[in-house]
Amino acid sequence: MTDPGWLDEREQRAWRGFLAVNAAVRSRIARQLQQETGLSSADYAVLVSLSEAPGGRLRVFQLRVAADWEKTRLTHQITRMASRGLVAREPCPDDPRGAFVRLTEAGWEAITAAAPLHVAHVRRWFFDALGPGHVDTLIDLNDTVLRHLREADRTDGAACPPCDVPPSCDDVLP
Amino acid sequence: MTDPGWLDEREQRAWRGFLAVNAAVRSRIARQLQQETGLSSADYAVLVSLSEAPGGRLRVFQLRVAADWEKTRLTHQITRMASRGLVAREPCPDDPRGAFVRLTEAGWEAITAAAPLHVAHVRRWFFDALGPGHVDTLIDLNDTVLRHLREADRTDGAACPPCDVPPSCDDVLP
DNA sequence: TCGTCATGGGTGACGTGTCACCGACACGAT
DNA sequence: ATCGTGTCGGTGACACGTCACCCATGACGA
Repeated sequence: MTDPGWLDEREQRAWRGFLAVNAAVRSRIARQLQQETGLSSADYAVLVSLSEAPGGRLRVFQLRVAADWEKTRLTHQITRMASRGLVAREPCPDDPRGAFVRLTEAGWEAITAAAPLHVAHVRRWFFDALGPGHVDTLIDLNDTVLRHLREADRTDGAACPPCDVPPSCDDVLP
Repeated sequence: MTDPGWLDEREQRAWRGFLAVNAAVRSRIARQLQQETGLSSADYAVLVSLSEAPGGRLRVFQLRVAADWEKTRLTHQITRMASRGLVAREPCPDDPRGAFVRLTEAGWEAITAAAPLHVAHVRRWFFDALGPGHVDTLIDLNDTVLRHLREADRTDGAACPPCDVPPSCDDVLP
């Protein structure tokens, strides 16, 4: 292996391209979706998760796991979306300190209207560039990295992943 | 081809994994970098671009092109970084309405200290998961998508890419 | 010479994300 | 009993990103 303290030419290209492609694709899609529907990408992600849940309803922590967001971010997001009438909070009978988030009628309409547009953008900016082989290699690559991340999180004693206490810094010197 | 108005199973996995992997890797690296150096990812990107420029100095618009950021975002970022002493604005003698951004001494120290840590994080959270074959396929995939995006931007009459006027919406119905 | 348009850059307001911290509840050990 | 500790969720302050808009300069044609 080359010097592990630096990135070689190929690694640089891979890493910077990885960032650049994501940023470019996401920003294009987000901008168009925002213009056409008034929904941000975060709005859309929440609506999709809720729409796929039974009854259009999820516990907050389930939504948090589904989106892999930080707790506070989700709280703020729900608050904003609730103020716009897209979702509603509901108390949880089983767990007195828990809460549900439910898709409202307006939320259903919003996600129903936005989904085909969003798909069209994803196709246009992303899949139209890819051959069928690319899709499979991408799936493989994604799974590989995600598996690695989950494993690292486990062996770190869950020190780093989205948790409330700031990650202990001792994991940089194992 | 399947129904272009929706994403099939494989496409869903590829797309959602694409987003999930990026978000997960970037957030981990950003968090660690922030804790260890006080630099955000945006700070780091600006410092890297400047450190690679001759004299540690760039015109604002060059920095904008290098990072593929929106104009205003960069202005705010520079303002904040200047207030922290990491960079400094300088007038441009050739173009009276232009401006340079220069790395300060503190900026050099910051990027010098942060770079090896950042590389270590990238290696840990990203390259350690990848085999050597993955790197090449990733480079290929990145280049493919970026080429496609640039081409789409061109044929759209530069309607969509980071520009000041909001992208004209007529590009959804070509 | 006077509009007009393009370019380089900035400002202020507002929506979004993160950090530090809090409150309510459950559960086990002392 | 009460004391930590973990979970579920929220709040407020602040940093970041975007949108709408502005100013200054220069090129160019009427």
